[in-house]
Amino acid sequence: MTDTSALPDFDLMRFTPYRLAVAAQKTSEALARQYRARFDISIPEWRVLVHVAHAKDASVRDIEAQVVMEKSKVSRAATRLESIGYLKKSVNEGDRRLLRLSLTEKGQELMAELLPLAQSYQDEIEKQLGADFAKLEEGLQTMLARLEDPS
Amino acid sequence: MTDTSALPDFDLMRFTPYRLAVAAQKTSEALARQYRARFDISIPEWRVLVHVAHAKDASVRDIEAQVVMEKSKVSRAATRLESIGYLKKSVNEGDRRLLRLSLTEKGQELMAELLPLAQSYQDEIEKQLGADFAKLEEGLQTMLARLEDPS
DNA sequence: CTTTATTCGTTGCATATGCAATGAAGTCAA
DNA sequence: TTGACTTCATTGCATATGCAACGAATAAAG
Repeated sequence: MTDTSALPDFDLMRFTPYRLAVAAQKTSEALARQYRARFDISIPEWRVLVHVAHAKDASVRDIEAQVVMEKSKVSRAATRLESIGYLKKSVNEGDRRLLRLSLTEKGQELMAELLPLAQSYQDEIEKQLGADFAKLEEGLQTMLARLEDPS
Repeated sequence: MTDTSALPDFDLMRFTPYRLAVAAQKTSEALARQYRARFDISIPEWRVLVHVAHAKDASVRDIEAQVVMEKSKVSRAATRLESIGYLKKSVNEGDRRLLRLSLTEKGQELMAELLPLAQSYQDEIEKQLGADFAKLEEGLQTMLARLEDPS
């Protein structure tokens, strides 16, 4: 009797990285559809904008590290945002290799619409999850900490 | 005094979809590095393999739905996996539009290595998170359910 | 000071991706 | 049976992406 060497019964649907990916993808895209339609902004561009709005004068390097994005991706997003008039690039006079990304006035106005949109989406998530939100957050918190510093 | 219209203080680092994305990306890539180096398999290809290993005779459509992947992505992954000799494509005789994807013997052997790798990575995650794993799972569970069926 | 290494941001290039269009197969109803 | 729709998988094409290479600026050695 030929042993078909039965494979382990591994179900993708119970694989944590996969579950995280699905949750991330669906939630991100749900919000992205909103601002993409209204403002023609991609997800990477949105992330750069949000970071710059939060931390004044960010460099590409800062964003790469903080926002977990390839620097070339950051660079291209910043370039496009500048060409549309939302961002201004200037040189850091202290270290002239670094860029200082900042919101233009038009960028400020954009973020005045975008940020409340994001905040209400976040509120919606918390409301939908109810008590489970805190649990999700606890789990995510320790997971992210481990990923940051694998002790 | 010109009102700079201070923007809402929104921190990307506390935005749930973003946190999920980072967790998903880092955990997925950590495992992917392992099997990419050893077997030259991409993440989409890995997902297709895992699904086919779990559910015999999957069609592209099945995978698209179950694995949350664009059908063109599934199609290309399947095509490459077939060309490498891990997968076999045959026609579903009941409905000849459908494909029947199945593992070749070589594919079985591959999965006999890949699945334990994935399982031990999952075990590692659960071990690392300890008690927080159950919390993460509870949160993820209700979130995924909501995303599936937004009541 | 030069010379040698690093760091930062951009870009070239090959690959990956999403979306729309296509062709083949199947369903349904007249 | 024929003809209008629908479903499935593949593919063409435009865009997005990752990675390596580059030029400019700085830091570190000698």
